[in-house]
Amino acid sequence: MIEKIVFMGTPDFAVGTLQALIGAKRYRVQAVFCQPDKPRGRGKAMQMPPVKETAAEAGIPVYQPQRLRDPQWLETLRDLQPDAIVVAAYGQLLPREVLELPPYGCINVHASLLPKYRGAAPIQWAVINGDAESGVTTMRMNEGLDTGDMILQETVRLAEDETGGSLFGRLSAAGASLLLKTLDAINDGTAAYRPQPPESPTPYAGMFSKKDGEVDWTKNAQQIERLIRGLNPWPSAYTTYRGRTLKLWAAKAEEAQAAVRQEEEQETAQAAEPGTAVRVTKSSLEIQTGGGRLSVLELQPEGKKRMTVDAFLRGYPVEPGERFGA
RNA sequence: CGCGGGGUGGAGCAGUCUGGAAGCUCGUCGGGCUCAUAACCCGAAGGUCGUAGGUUCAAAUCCUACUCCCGCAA
Repeated sequence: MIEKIVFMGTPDFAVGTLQALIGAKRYRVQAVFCQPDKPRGRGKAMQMPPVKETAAEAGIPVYQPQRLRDPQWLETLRDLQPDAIVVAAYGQLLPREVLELPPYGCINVHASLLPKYRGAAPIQWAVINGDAESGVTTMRMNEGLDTGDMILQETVRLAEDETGGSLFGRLSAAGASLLLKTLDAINDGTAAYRPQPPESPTPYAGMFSKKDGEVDWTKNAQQIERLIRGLNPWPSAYTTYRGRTLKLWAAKAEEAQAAVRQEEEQETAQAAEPGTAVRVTKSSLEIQTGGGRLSVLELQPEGKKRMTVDAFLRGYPVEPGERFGA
């Protein structure tokens, strides 16, 4: 019977799950493990991971090992004698000794429909690839990276205008409830463990960095729109304008459907290099891509707040023919 | 003390270096034109120029301190 639980997680995504566990009276969170505090933000101030804040508020002891592999932490875990360890975006690999320590194993919540998108950034990739659906999966961890036997899965449909942030919120909530269901299922003996196929259909979903957000205008408009949505709000897609960084927060791939529109396309398409502003009105800005046009809706010049296109155009009058990302 | 940009009517910007009447593109309100309009024409309201202090005959502009917002880096 699972009752005593040690929780391991670090960022926002894990908070919902931790709160769900704390709220469920049938389980007792003995301790929380998360990554050490790191200097963040503009100054350089040390900032505690979201999970630590949540745990602290609930009065749960927090441990922040630099390296979980160090023997002292194994001792700590042994002393706690957890029935199970719940892991959600912890950020460190669990050594075999830890995986084998709790009688019910280590249960992980992952933000994708495994075996798709193993790795650190499954949410963004689902949006960037334009998937129709994504979801969360719980599994019993093994030594591989997100390769454990799957227990439960919940599917979530992606909206037309889904962003990384919106999907994050939905999957975070879904993950929290799915985890409780999973633990309950294990306790009443109804949990089934389905092995994953050895190969994932998608490449490893590695962590994103700022540079991954730079828009390649030779891609087609739809791909760029997805990139912008997937990387919103982090790390955010960007290009450059007049030598400065310009973040792109929202944009829409324009379908060249109307006849009028097609004529316009023909006039400018040949001359317009990808990244060129091709159509500018008082409240719209369309940029030529490698395939179709991208209508920018919301953006943010370096050092400024994010703003809608019409606001941007008032202060930054873009001339047709100007290049972005040059 | 990590690097850097910025705070100017409701919005986005210029003006700051080289002190000397508060400006641009919009929005709002009133009027006009029009079959009509987010179009066009005429007019109006609306600003302690982030805060405090200093220099000066005179400060949005120069000096000092503070504060808030943002980009990079981590």
